[in-house]
Amino acid sequence: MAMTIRDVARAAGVSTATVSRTLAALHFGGIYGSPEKLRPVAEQTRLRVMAAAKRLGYRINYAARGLKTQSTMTVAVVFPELANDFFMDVAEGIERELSLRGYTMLLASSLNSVEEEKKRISTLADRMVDGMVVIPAGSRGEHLQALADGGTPVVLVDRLVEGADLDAVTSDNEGGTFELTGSLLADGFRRVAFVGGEITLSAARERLSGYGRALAEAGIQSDPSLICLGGMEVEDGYRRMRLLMENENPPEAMVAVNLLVHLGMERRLLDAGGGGPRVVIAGFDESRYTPFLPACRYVASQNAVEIGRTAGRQIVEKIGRKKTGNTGEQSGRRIIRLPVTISRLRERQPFAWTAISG
Amino acid sequence: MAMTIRDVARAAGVSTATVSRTLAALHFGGIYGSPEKLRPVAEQTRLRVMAAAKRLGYRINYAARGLKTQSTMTVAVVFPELANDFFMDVAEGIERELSLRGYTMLLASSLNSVEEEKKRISTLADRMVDGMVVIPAGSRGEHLQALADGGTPVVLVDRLVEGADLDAVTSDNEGGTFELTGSLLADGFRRVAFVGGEITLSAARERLSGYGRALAEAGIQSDPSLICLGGMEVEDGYRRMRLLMENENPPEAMVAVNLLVHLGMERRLLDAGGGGPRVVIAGFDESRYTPFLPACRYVASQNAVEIGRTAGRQIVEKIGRKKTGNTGEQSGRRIIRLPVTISRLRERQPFAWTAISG
DNA sequence: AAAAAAACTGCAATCGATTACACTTTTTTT
DNA sequence: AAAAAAAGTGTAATCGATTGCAGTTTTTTT
Repeated sequence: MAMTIRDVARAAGVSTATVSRTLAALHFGGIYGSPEKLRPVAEQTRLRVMAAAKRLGYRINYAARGLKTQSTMTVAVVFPELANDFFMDVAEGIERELSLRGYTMLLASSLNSVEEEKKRISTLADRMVDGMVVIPAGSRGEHLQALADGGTPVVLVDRLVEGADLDAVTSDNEGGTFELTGSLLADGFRRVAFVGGEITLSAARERLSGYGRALAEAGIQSDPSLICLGGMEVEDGYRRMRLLMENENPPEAMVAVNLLVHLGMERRLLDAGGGGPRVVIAGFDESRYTPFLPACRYVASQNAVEIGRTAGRQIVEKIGRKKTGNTGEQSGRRIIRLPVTISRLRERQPFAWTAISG
Repeated sequence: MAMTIRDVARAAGVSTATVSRTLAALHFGGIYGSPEKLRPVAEQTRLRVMAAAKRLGYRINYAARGLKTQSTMTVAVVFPELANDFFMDVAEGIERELSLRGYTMLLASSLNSVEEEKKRISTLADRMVDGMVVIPAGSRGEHLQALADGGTPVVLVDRLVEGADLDAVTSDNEGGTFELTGSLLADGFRRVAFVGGEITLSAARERLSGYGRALAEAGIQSDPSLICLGGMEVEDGYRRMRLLMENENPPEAMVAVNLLVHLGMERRLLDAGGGGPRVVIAGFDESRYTPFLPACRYVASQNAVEIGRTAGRQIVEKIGRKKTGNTGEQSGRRIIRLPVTISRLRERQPFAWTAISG
């Protein structure tokens, strides 16, 4: 049924070794590893083999190749969830970079559970993936470190973890939130709250820290009742917002730790109707829907696609280094932080035309 | 380094054949194919082998297994894009169903390009995936049919294509839009537009058709100037909305073909400020942000996760049928249409508290 | 109690590539 | 022009599992 290298060899009148050598250049794309051990092939033979392969519709069998080479040209990506704009932009970036280099992406969801994450990672490791890109579900990473120690190249994205000393690509969370908070302060707001944040996650911690620094540098004493930690989900934002607005001395402005919390906060305002006090929100992360969030004045945008691309490049590079056994180049751990950009949303009009009664 | 079946065999004092047989039950999860050819293993031996495997930390090598069995326990999923809520919910559903059955999901993006789709599919086919789930990028599916004819089980999702006769899982687009439009009509609107829709895509065609039927059954003559086809993206909705509102006799209500177009339409209203005429939108698909879209009154929700799960089950079933050579059960083509649910958003308040000046 | 069936187990071929090693021919260097 | 190096090709071992076939033992059936 399917053509094998042997069929091609027969058709071209050469040995399988020659076919393999001819085609190797193709598979490596001439880019990676194209190992010096690769013996040259005469141009004439090369053409003959190519022609035969084409004529027979030969397609390489990656299982066989992988078995022999211990490499699958596959990178596994494990994210806490799939239905998440930020994560998917990252995935899109990774995929682009990988497929450019002949790699295929295997995507799995850890369902926000460290246990699932462990399971998925172990299943994927059995699949002999060449490397893994992980957004950790939890705050500890011993299992990830073990994976890396076992020889699998690993790159973390977005979140750093305790108990692991791994390369990572993330955003300048601290600096971004510093600026974000600073923008509110520059607008004259003094009582600024920080909402949301699973403090076990590094990204949340860093953002909180940026918020704190902004207040400090502005000489504002931080009010503990305005720091509402806990949770990274819509519901958490919703709940925190309700509590905050019940505060006898509510904040004038708020920093949302991420898009979901931000959404929950806006949602609470929406449900509360126009009755509550006015409030302005500056949120980390933006989306296509941000312009519709009424209280939103500033957003800090991570370049998710770029984060993905960087992670993609990183993992491919690490894999390459492992293959060639060249450990020299990389000195220590590398954490790449990409800048975030702050933008101010244009002023809003009250939506007169929304007040349509059924 | 890595333990092989041979190491386990030696440690347990049996042959590799026995180890393989012992472990096969595990890998099949006792669920699939657990072929009758599988010779039984004495309980005592089984325990000895299991113990040895555990002790040595044996992990199966899928490349080797795949080479021999021509199966990889992997399903490829090819979507037009990743950063799309609907698609990712579908992916989430597929993944859940697959991993439940021991399969792993390979996810690739076709970047909304049929050419890319072909490339990706061919790369993935080389990876010897056991089956594929595809949301086609275009309206023609000869290459998909070829894939299926070549022996790869294929299930389509969301969109049907011309030139291919493949199983599919999608929503009741016609019926859903019929109801959606009907809700607007029931509210007394008479001039109802239909906005967006790449008419080459089956989903768009079906939705348009449901819209048409609703008007017809209400005895309303459809006005061609109110049918604004073309495009499925945010920009398309934006542009259409602008044109529509310039209409000398603008519609009172509109049906949006999908979430992106809907978003574009709302965005246009937002940009136009409160000046324009009042309008109500009923949109296909909803998201967490829907409550923030000011003009939105009704939404038709597809159960994306359920579509995914169904597709996941379908593809696994097809793969199983192929493995066991049992073609009997499945008679013809199967197209599963899941119902959509219509909901009315609660009334909106004008967002007084948004009118905060800097 | 003999015959037949089922339960166990192992040997060795096999899946489809890659590549070390050996060998011949050509090119380059001295 | 001899020696050394590089180019070009083939043979066969190998990666790590699965499984047909065959052989031995135990259980069931008659």
